[in-house]
Amino acid sequence: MADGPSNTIGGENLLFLTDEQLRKGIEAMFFAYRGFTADPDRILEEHGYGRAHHRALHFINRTYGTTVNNLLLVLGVTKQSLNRVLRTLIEDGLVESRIGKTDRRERNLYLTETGAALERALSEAQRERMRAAYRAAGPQAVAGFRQVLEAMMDDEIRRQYNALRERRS
Amino acid sequence: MADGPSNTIGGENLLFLTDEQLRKGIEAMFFAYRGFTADPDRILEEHGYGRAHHRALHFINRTYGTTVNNLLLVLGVTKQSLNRVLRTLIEDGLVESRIGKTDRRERNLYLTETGAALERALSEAQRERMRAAYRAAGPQAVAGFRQVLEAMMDDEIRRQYNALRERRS
DNA sequence: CTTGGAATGTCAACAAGGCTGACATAAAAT
DNA sequence: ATTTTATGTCAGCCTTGTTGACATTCCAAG
Repeated sequence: MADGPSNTIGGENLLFLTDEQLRKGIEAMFFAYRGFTADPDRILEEHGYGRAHHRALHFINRTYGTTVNNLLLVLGVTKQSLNRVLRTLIEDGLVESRIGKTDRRERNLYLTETGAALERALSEAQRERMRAAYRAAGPQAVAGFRQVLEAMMDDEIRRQYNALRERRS
Repeated sequence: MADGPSNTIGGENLLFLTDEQLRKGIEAMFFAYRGFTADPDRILEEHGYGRAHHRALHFINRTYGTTVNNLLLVLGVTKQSLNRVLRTLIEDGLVESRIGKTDRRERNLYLTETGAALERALSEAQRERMRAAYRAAGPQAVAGFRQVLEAMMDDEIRRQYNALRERRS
């Protein structure tokens, strides 16, 4: 299985769908993701945090006052796992957790000044690499990049991703 | 910091380099990578393996007869960490380790029939998603996708990636 | 109003898979 | 003969995933 060429259908050139091309894409994704996380990882290590902390900081900053449950949906982990990360961030004074106003079971999450500063440092490092890559590849390549990534997400995730797009930071 | 527009330099439109665009790219990368690993993860779980096993199987299949040291360089983990994974794969009869012919200190690694079968199932699942994404986005988008990913890798990694490109599987 | 269920969040314990350090063995290189 | 290289192994640590048990809060049905 997984071989037949079938490179031309209806006259369109489908060489970009060969197994070989797909394999290159898979490996590019693997190696690029390593680069994508490398710079923040270095900063996180200095503070004794890991990627999980970065993700939490990012989305708390992103959707101001989000609840734990909201965060769980976006991050796709169990609440117990998130809770551990959240607890250390709160203890260290990077995140503030306030009891919900309308529903007192909920906790609304906010970055403190310190938390916001770390978030800025992390995302600036990541943006810097992204910016360099974007600049090197050019606007048309970037458009294609985003198209393929979006098509690669799970349907449910894509909905969340699109829902997130319009908000303010 | 991290704000100034500077969207036009020398008349070229640089709107695609705004912080907002970069943030979207970062989140797209995050969510897409989840989708990228989701299908193999399901298969791996049935067999009691993890992503680490998948990565090992992939590159052993990829570079037939590779050595342990080679694999370490590509995977970017410590030998102790790789060894744990490799040991279980060998014990379970998915990977064969033969003493090197020219240098008897080396171990050349090969997939057994069973190992090759699992590798095919994993990579076929992953290729299937990639194929769908590629098809949805079209050849031009795919070219851009690859360009940006490649620009995002660390220099050293990009060298390895390019070195890997030409070989047979 | 009370009570039972659902939603939300916390604590405890365990597993996978990273890491370092120390050490053993065999083979190659000097 | 000595040193270096390639590999394997043991022990122990950390992060970050998991499940199970439990407390609190809300809400709706009786």
